[in-house]
Amino acid sequence: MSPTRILILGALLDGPMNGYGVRRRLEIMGADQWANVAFGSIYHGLSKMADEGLLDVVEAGKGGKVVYAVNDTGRMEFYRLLMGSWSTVQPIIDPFQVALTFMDRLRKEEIVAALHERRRQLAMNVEATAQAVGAKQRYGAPGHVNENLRLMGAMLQAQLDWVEQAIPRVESDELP
Amino acid sequence: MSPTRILILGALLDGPMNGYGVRRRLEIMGADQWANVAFGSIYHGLSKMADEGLLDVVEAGKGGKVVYAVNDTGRMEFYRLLMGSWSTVQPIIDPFQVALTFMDRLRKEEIVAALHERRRQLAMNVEATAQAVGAKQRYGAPGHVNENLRLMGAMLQAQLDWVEQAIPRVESDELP
DNA sequence: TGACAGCTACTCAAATTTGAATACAAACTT
DNA sequence: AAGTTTGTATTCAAATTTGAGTAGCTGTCA
Repeated sequence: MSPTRILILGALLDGPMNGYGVRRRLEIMGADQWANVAFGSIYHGLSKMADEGLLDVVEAGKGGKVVYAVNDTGRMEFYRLLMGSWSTVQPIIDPFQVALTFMDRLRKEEIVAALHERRRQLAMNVEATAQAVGAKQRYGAPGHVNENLRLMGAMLQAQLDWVEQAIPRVESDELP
Repeated sequence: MSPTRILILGALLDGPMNGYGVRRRLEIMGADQWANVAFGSIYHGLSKMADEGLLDVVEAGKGGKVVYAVNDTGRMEFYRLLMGSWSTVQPIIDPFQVALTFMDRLRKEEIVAALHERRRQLAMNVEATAQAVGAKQRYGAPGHVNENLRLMGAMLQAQLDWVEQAIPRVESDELP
């Protein structure tokens, strides 16, 4: 359900690591940007999956340090989860939908002001995302991670388009 | 952080209700589609916010039934959360990004097959979303809830566009 | 009338998430 | 060489989420 497991398993496919290593690997992938995986959850996920037999403890070092590796069971589970995420169109969770849902609780001027501010922020984000495409490789991320950025950029652009068509509609009292 | 609180408070702005009422209200808004708020969380949120003084217990009926109402503190908190969600561009969480991130773990034919299947599903979803616009009012949802659907439709379209440009690129080994 | 389906309404234990707090090591500064 | 910042690495209690399970209520059809 949540992306935690698949992200951890996927990170470990690059070789045995400890929790901190998984964390950095996910940061390189940019997963910290779009997945809500707090680092505490990584440690929990690791020890849980080790209990369940998806991971092996390679090196239980002194002072708490533990290195994990995926075994065959874990690889199969990863593959299963991966196929699931390709074939199932799950809802896209956009925090802005909350704002939209309660649009009618604000006064017209508040909405217009908020929309202008949002347009500005979205334009910046679209820009930043375009810049980031290409800047990732240097940090050891595989090239197709750019596709993530491109897709994210397209989503942001869709938001921006929505905001721009919404401004005149609110001004003319068509909305809300 | 999570949308639970603001959704509960927003639902209660329409008048005092019990937990089940909040749940139905959110379903009418379509919030069950894009927010991950399990109904258990509604009951937890209600009693927590009552403890914190954001809600008043209007009627502690027999057999567990409890009706809550927002008070002024709760209204202020709602407004605060709402302004936050308008002005802050938070990352859009799309479960497909996980699939994309680990694209290189599948064989070319698997990717192509998955992309075709996904294109089909996305086209259906785009269609269904377009149909749903307009079908909501009858159930007592405010008109601007349609904007939610429109925005969601635009996001799905962006996904579909990505998939369509990706297919030839995978076939020609440009990806991954 | 009573039996069955479906809606209303919630509880609760288990699982997961969260991020502040902790600790030690390496690099840098003075 | 002692002190300071930065990076590595994890733990843990508290908060939240989850959804199966439970139970009453209402209509309806035989």
